[in-house]
Amino acid sequence: MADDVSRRAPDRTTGTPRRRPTLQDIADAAGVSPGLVSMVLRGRSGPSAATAAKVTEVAERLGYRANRTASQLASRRTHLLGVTTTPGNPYHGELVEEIQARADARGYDLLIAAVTRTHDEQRSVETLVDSNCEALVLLNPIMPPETLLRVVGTVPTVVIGRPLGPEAPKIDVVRSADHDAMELLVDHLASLGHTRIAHVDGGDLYLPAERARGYRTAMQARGLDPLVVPGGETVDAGARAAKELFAHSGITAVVAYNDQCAIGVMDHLSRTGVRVPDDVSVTGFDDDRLAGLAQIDLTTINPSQHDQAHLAADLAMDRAEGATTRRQIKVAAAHLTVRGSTAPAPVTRMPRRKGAARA
Amino acid sequence: MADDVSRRAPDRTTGTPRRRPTLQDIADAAGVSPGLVSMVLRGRSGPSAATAAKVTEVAERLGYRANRTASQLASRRTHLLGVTTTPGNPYHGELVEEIQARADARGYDLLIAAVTRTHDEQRSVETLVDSNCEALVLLNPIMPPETLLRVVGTVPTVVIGRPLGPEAPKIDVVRSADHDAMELLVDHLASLGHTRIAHVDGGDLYLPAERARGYRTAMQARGLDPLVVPGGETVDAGARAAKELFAHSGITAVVAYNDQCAIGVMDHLSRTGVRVPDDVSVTGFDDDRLAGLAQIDLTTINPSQHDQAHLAADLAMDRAEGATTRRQIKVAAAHLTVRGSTAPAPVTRMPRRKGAARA
DNA sequence: ATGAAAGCGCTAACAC
DNA sequence: GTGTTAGCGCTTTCAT
Repeated sequence: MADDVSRRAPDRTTGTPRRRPTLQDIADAAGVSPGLVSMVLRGRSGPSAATAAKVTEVAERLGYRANRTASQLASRRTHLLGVTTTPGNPYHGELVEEIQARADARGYDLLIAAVTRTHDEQRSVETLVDSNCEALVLLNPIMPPETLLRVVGTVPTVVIGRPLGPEAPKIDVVRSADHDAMELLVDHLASLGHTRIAHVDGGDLYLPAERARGYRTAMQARGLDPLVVPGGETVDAGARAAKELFAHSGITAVVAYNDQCAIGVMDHLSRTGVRVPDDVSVTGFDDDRLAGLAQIDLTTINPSQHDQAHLAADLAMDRAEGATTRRQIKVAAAHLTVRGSTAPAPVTRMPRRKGAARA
Repeated sequence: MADDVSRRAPDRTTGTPRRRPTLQDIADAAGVSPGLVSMVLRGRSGPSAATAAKVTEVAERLGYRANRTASQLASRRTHLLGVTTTPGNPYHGELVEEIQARADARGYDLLIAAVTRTHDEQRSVETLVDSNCEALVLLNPIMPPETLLRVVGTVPTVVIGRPLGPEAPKIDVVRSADHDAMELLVDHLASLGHTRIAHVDGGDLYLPAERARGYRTAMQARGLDPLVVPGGETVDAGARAAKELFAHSGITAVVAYNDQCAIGVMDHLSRTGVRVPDDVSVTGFDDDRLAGLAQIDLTTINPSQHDQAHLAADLAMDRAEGATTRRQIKVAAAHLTVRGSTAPAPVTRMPRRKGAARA
C-alpha cells in the first residue's frame, strides 16, 4: 500500500535512521585507529587487553556490526554457505535444518535461496553466487549438467538427491540408494501378495528416472509387469496421477515417487471411497514429517536425510576451505519404514463396491 | 584461504578459473577507462555507441562478470530483500513463495535465513543484516521488542503474524485478524451445539496469546467456560497437549492454535480411537496446504497469507526505497473455511465409544 | 602494542 | 562524450 503522501526525505522527526556506524566511528569514539578496532573485533591477537576492552565496550554501545560487503572486498572470505530449496517442502526443511546445524558448528552462515514457480533454480544459484557464498549445496536440482556447471562457475558445489554423471567432474554428489530402495518397496509389496503394482513417477528427470528404473528392475526381477504412470513431486501431482490411474485398473498397490506424491494418491483414493490399505496399498519415499502421522501412516523409505545433510554440508565447507580430494559421490543407506498404508493384497475378486479388482 | 591465483588449481578439461577479470582489465583491453566500462556495462547513457560496442565485445570475450561485492560497496545498493523463516513450515513456505514473487516483480533478490533449534531468530536476522539486505520481512518472530529493535538496527523491517505495540514505532506489521477469527471458530462450533470447547494454545508469546484472548472473549460472550491447555505450534506439541487434555475431560471440540497443532491433536485422537468429527470436532488456523487433504480435512481459518505476503513485501521494499509514511499496521481479513473436522456435538452423555448419536 | 597507509573492485561526481 | 579522481568500509602490511 504505502500511500506515499509525503514523497520527501527531509523529514526526520520520527527518529532519524542514522547511518550505520563504521569502523571509523568506533575508532574515533574509542580514541584508537581503525586497524586496531578491526583486530579487536575479530579477536586477533595483538591489541592489549585494555584497549580490547575499551573498543569492545564502545562497539557494543554503538551497536556496531561490521559491514560484511566491505570485509569481503578486503579479505576475500565470507564464511557463507549457500543452499537452494523449495520453501515449504518438508523434506527440504529437514535437510536445511541439518545443514544449518553443521554450518553453525563450523562457523559458517547459511544463506538460503528459494526455488518457486516464479523463481527458477538458475536464478537462485546466481543469487547465492553473487552473495559470495564460498560453497553451495543444491537440493534436488533439476537443471541440466551444462547449465549447472555454468551457473555455479568456480564455486565448490555439492548436489543432494540427484544422480550426476562424469559430465560434471567438479560437482560432488550426495544421494540415497534410490535404486535399491525401490527394490525394497516392491519386495515388501510383493511379499504381501501384490502383483499389480503401479508406479506413479516424479517426472522424467534424474532422480525420478532413477527411481522409475529401480522400480522396473525390481518388477522384472520378480516376473511382474511394470506399469508407470506420469506423476510429479507434489501432492497435487499425485492426486492427478491417481485419478488417471484408477479410472480403469485393477491395481492393488501404488509405489509413489515420494511421500508428497503418495499423499496425493491417498487423497484421491480416500475421496473416491477406496480404502487404504484395505483396497489399495500405497508407499512413499523420503519419510518426511507427515509420513508418520496417524492419519497418513505411510509406508515409505527413510533415505537418511540427516546423514545426507551432514555429509553434503561438510563436503561443501571442506571444499570452501581448499580440500582438493577428487570428486566425491556419497550414497546414503535407505531404510524401509513399514507403516499402515500397506497390507496384504485384497483376496481375488470384488474387493470393493464398484469397479472390480482382478487376481 | 584460497588465495586467488597463487595456487593453480589442477587444470581440468572444463577450464581453470584464472583470476577473474576486473573492470580494469576490460578497460585496459579496450583501451578506455574503468569508469566508462562501468557505464557501458550497466547500460547507462553517455558512452558512444562505438565505445559501447567495443567494450561489450571485450567484456564478453574475457567472460567478465561484475564483482557484486565491490559494486555494493561503491553504490550502497544491493536490491536484496531478506526474510527469516522456519524451514519446512508449510505456512511459512506459502508466505515465502509469495514474497519471492513480489521481489521478482520489483527486481529484488530474496535472501532467506533459517530459524531452527540450533539457530535462533536473532542470528538469522544478523545474517541478513550483514548480507546488506535493504529491507527485512520477519515471519512470526518471537523475540521481545527491544531485541527486535536492536538486531534490525536501521534496516527497514516488517513483521508478519505478530502483534507489536508502540514499543517498536519503526517496525511495520502485517497480520491477520486473529482475535476476530477465533470468534468465528467458536461461533461455528457453538452453532453446532458444542459447549465444552477447549483451546490448545501455542505458547504464551504474542500471537498465541492474542489467539487465546480471542478464544476467551468469544467463549465468555456466549456464556461458556473457557478451557485453555498449553500446546505449541508444532504437530508434536498438539499431540502432547491432546494427550493431556483427553486424559479426563468431556470436551467435544478443540480449537487449536494452528493447523499443525490441530493435526497433532487429531493424530492423538485417531491413535486413541476417538473419531473426528463424530466424537470430537477440531479446528486449526492458517489453512496451510495440509488442511485441505482428504485425510486431514480440517476446518480452519484462512488468514489470507497471499495478501499478507504481498503487503509485507511491498511495504518492506517501499521503505527500502525511502518511503517515509508513518508506521503501518495492516490487518488482513481472516475467513472461516469449513471442512470435515467439525460436526454437530454428540448428543448428551457418553459421547465417546461408539455411542455418538447426533442431533 | 599501536597507527598510518595501501588497496580490494567498483561507482559516481566532476573535470576535460 | 570521455577520462580522472575520490571514495565505499574494511583488512592488512609495515613502520613506529
